[in-house]
Amino acid sequence: MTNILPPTSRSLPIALIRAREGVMGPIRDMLSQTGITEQQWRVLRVLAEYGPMDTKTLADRSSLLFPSLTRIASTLRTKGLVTQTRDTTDRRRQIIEITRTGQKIIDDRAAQTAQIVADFKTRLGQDKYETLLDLLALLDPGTDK
Amino acid sequence: MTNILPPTSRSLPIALIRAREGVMGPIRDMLSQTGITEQQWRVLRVLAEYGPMDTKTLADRSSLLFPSLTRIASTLRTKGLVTQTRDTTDRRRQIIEITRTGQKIIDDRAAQTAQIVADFKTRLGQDKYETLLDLLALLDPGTDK
DNA sequence: CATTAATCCTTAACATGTTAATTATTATGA
DNA sequence: TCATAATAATTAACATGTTAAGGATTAATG
Repeated sequence: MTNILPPTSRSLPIALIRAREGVMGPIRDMLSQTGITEQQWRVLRVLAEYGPMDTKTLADRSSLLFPSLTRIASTLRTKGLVTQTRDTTDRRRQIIEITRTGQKIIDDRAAQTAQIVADFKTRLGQDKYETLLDLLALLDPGTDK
Repeated sequence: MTNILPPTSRSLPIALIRAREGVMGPIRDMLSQTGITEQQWRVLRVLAEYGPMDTKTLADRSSLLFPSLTRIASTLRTKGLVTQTRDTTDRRRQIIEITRTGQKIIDDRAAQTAQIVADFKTRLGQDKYETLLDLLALLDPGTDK
């Protein structure tokens, strides 16, 4: 068997998955106390950072696919963490906005989240941490646009 | 609003997701011709590289959770791409083995896969490519063991 | 040897990933 | 204006991610 494929241990897709596992571990531990999922957290983070926006933009910024976001928005609405209103000028658009309750979840965990990030910076070293983010950005398909 | 959280554009988890999207794009295009999913591909890759093994080991090496692997193995069995037999000495263990049909799928796409990998190496440069893999390995939770 | 603990795997339940089809609304061009 | 195309969002269907519970088998301990 001619083996022209790299060993799975040096496979970029697999390395990305495993790294993600490592990073998400502590974050998932933190989120388990909040009752929301990682993706719901990401949506709230984006809304807290940029303010209200339409679903399409929210999906892009949250790195979620449209159908996923539809379901997640529905869940977050039920939990009272976001509101959803139809755009008045273009009635196709739905505008999502974070509620005070949703904002509180972000605020309450911000310090804890910052600590997790700080730990990773310490673990890799500031230089390598920045290098890693730069290299990952090179693979981001959104960067080409 | 005191914003102690990093902007989502410099968030490590999000950067990992987006990089993964970028890497998986061409691979998914390739896989769409085979009728198997990315995870099924990964399982076949591992089996082709290491030979038959029990489900637990396979899950580890494929970076899949146990319940996911159970379902995927079932699917692959139905497709005739793997076989599953009970270990004779320890009857709790299930041994998974790739079939000739499964091996053919890997072999037929190996050149195409290698080309995709080569393109990414070119895009980043060999040095940065290796650096990236090294940095990602630092985040791999399996490395600590 | 019998009970308990540990291990391997499966199943269940719910959330998300992914692709394709569908609906509602707006934009375009004859 | 009307038919058509394009856009925004939803829904559907199936696969996987994730956590928890359950079943079968083996190991450990008294």
